[in-house]
Amino acid sequence: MAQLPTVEDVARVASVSRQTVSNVLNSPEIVKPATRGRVEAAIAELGYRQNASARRLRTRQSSTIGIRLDPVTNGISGSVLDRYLHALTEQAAERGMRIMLFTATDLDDEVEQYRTLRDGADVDAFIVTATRYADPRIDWLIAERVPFVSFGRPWGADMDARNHLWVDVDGFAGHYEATRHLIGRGLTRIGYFGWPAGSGTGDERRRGWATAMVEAFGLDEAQLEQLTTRTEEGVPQARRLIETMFASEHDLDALVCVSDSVALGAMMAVNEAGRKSFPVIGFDNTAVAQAVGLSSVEQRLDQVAAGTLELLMGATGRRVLPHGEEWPDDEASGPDTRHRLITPKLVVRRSSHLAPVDEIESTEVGSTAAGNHDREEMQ
Amino acid sequence: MAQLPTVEDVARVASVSRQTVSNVLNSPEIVKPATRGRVEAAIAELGYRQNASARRLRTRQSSTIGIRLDPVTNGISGSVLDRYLHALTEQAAERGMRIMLFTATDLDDEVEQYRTLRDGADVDAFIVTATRYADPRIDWLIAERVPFVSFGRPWGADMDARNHLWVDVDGFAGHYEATRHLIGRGLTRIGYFGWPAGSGTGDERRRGWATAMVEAFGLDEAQLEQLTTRTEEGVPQARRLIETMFASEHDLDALVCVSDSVALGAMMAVNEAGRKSFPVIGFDNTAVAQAVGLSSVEQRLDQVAAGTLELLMGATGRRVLPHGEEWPDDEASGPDTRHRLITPKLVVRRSSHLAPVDEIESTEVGSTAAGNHDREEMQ
DNA sequence: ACTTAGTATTTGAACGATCAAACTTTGGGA
DNA sequence: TCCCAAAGTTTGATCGTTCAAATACTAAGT
Repeated sequence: MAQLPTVEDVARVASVSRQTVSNVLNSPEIVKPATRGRVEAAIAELGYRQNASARRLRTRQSSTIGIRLDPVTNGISGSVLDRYLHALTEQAAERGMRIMLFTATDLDDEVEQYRTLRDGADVDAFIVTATRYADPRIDWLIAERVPFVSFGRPWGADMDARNHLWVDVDGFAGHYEATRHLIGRGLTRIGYFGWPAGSGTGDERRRGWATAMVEAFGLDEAQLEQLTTRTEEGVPQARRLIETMFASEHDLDALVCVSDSVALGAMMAVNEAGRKSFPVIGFDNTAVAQAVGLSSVEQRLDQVAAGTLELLMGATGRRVLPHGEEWPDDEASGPDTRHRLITPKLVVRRSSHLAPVDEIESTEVGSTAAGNHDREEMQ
Repeated sequence: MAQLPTVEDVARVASVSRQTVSNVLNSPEIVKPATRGRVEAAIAELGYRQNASARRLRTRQSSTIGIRLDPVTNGISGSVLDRYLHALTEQAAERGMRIMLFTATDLDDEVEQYRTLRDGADVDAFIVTATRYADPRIDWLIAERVPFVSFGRPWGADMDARNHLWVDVDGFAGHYEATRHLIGRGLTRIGYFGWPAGSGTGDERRRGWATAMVEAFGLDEAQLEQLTTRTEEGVPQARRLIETMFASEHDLDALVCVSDSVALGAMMAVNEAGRKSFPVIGFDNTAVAQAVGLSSVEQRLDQVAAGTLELLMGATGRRVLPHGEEWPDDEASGPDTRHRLITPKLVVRRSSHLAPVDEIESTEVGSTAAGNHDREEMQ
C-alpha cells in the first residue's frame, strides 16, 4: 500500500514549498489566491490529510479536551453527564476539537491523570465535573495554569475567582419557574422534596421554590421548613417517605422535587395512594421523566456545552486560550466573561396537571428571565 | 516556568544515552538492572513523562481507540451505549489505551471521519456500534484494513467473516432465561411484546422466548404469533397498545418485552388496569427498571467491553493487533477467536413476581449456560 | 530607472521520541 | 590467552509538521 502523502508531496505537485502548503492549511489568507488554488487542487488530488501527531508535536497543541468519566453511573440522573458529553463532542467537533475520556479512582488519582495528560501533550484543557468544596483538582489546575472549565459552581469558595471559569445550570431559576407554574394553576400547599441540606446544588434549587412561595404567600422560614421533606437520592427511599406521608396527616397539594429520581418515587407513591390530581415536578428531564409523563426541568445541556467551549476557546476560537487569569477584566463586563449560568426550562407533562389528562405531550413553558415562552421541540 | 524534561535530560542525569532511556520505558527487560535502576531514579527525580505526540509520530501508534457517539440519545435505552462507554474507558485505561469520541451526521460522514482520524494517526482502531445490513462503514474498514470491532453482529451478512470481529449480547439466551423464569413460576400464557419483525436484535430476542415456549408447551408457529404483540420502541405507544389489549378480550398471564421502554409502557398499562399479579420483564436493565422494580435482562456491558478489547488487542496485549485477517485460524478453535457472544443475566424484581410483594431488591438469577446461579450485587 | 516598503514564498532547524544499525562490553569455551 | 557469540549500549537518521529567519517578488513613490 502506498505511503500516505505528506505536505512535501503536495508541495511537489503544486510546485510550491512545504511551508506554503502549511500556510494554505493554517492561514490561507496570507497566500496569494492563485497559489492557494493550486495547492488546494493538489491536496484534493492526492487526498492529503494532515498528520495530527506531527502537528501536535510541533505546535504543542493537541486540539483535544480531556474529561473524566465517573466510574459509577449514578442511577437515573447519571445520564445528565452523558447528555452533556454528547453535546460537548458535537460542538467541539465544529471547532476542530476532540474529546478524550479517562477515568480515575479518586480525586488525587484524577490530578495524577491530569499531570500525565498535560505533560504528554495529550490534551490542551480539562473539563472538571462534580466539583466539591476545597477541591484539590481545582487547586492543582490553577496552580499549574492548566486551562480548564468546571461544570458546576465552586460552592463555598469564591465564585468570582478570576482564574476559575465555570458553567452551571441555574437551579434556582428552574424551581422558581416550576413553583410559579403550580401556583398559576391555583395550588397553594406546594411542598418541597429535596436532598439533605448542605448540598450546594440542592439548596440552590430549594431556594428557587422558597422564593416563589414567599412571593406568593408570604411564608416565613418555619413554614417553608414545614413544607419541606428531605431524602437521600434514590427512588425507593423517596417512595417510602411519601407513602408514609400519605398514610399520616398531611395537607399538601403538590410537590416540587430536587431530582427526577426523587420525583419518580413520589409519583409512584401518589399513584399508589390513588391521588390522581396531585402534581409532581422533577429536575433533569431524564428519559424516564419523558417516559412516565413527569413534568421536569430541562438542563439544556447543549447550552451548557456551548458555554463550556466559549469559556475555553472564546466565542468562536478554534484553539484553547492560555489560562483563566489572562481573561480580560477591565474592558467589557466583569465576571460574566468567566461564568455561564444557564437558565433551565420547565417541561410540562401530565404529572403537573390537575385533572387526569390522558396525554399531554411535552408542552414547554419558557424560562424565568423575560417570560419568553419558547416552544422548541424536545429531543 | 522550566521546560519539561525530555529523554535527553533523563539520559544526561542517568549518564546513559537517549535510547537506553527509551528502552527502559518500552522494553525494560533488555536493559541491565543496574542501568535500569539509575534511569528510573533519574525519571523520578526529574518528574519526566513521555511526550505522547512525539511517540505517536515516530511509532505511528496513537494508543487511542475512536468511537462515534450517536447524535441522538434514544430514550431510555440510550444509556446502554453510555454504560458501555464507561466500562470501555476504564478497561482501556488498564491497557494504556484511551478512548476518543467523535460524531458524524450519517454513515458516510462517519466513514469520512474514520479516514481523517486514521490518516491523521489519531486513533489505532475503531469501535463500531449500531451496525446494520450492508453497512458501508464495515466495508470501508475491511477494505482499508483498519482494525475495528463492532458491538453488534453483522446481521444478514456472513457472521463468521474472517475479517469482521464482533462482540454482542446474546439476546436469545436472555429472553430464553426470562421466559423459563416465568414458566418456573407456573405461568403458561406468556406473551411476547416486541418490535416489528425484521430487526435482527429484536427477532433474536423473540426467538429466545419462542424456544422456551415451544420446549415447555409445544406451541406451533401460529400459536406463537398469536401470543405476540409488536410496537415501535417507545413508552407511550407500548402503553396504549397494552391498554387496548386489556380493554378487549385476552387471556395472557405475563409479558416478556423486547426492551425496558416497551416493558415500562406495558407495566404502566398493567397498573392502570389494576392487574397486580401480571408479571412483566424487560431488557437492558436500565436505571428506570431498577427504579420502578421492573425485572429485566442485564447486558453485562463490562464483559462486552472486555470482549471488545480482547478482540482488538489480544488477551492481555497493550497495543492494537494489525487487522482481523491476521488472526490465527488453524491453531486453537475457529470463529471463537473472532467473536464474543456475552450471555446476559436476568435480574428479578417485583414486576415478575406473582404476588404483590412489597419490596424485593435485586434477586439475581444465573445465566442459561450451566445454570450457575451467581449472585453478584448489581451496580 | 531605483530605492522602498510591503507582500509572498522558500529554507533550515526544531519539536521529542523510536528505529535500525553500529559499536562496546561481558562471559564462556577452546 | 584469545576468540566469539550474546547481551548491552550508543549513534545517526527519521517521523511530518510548523517556526523563525531569509529570500524573492510587486507595486508604488520619487
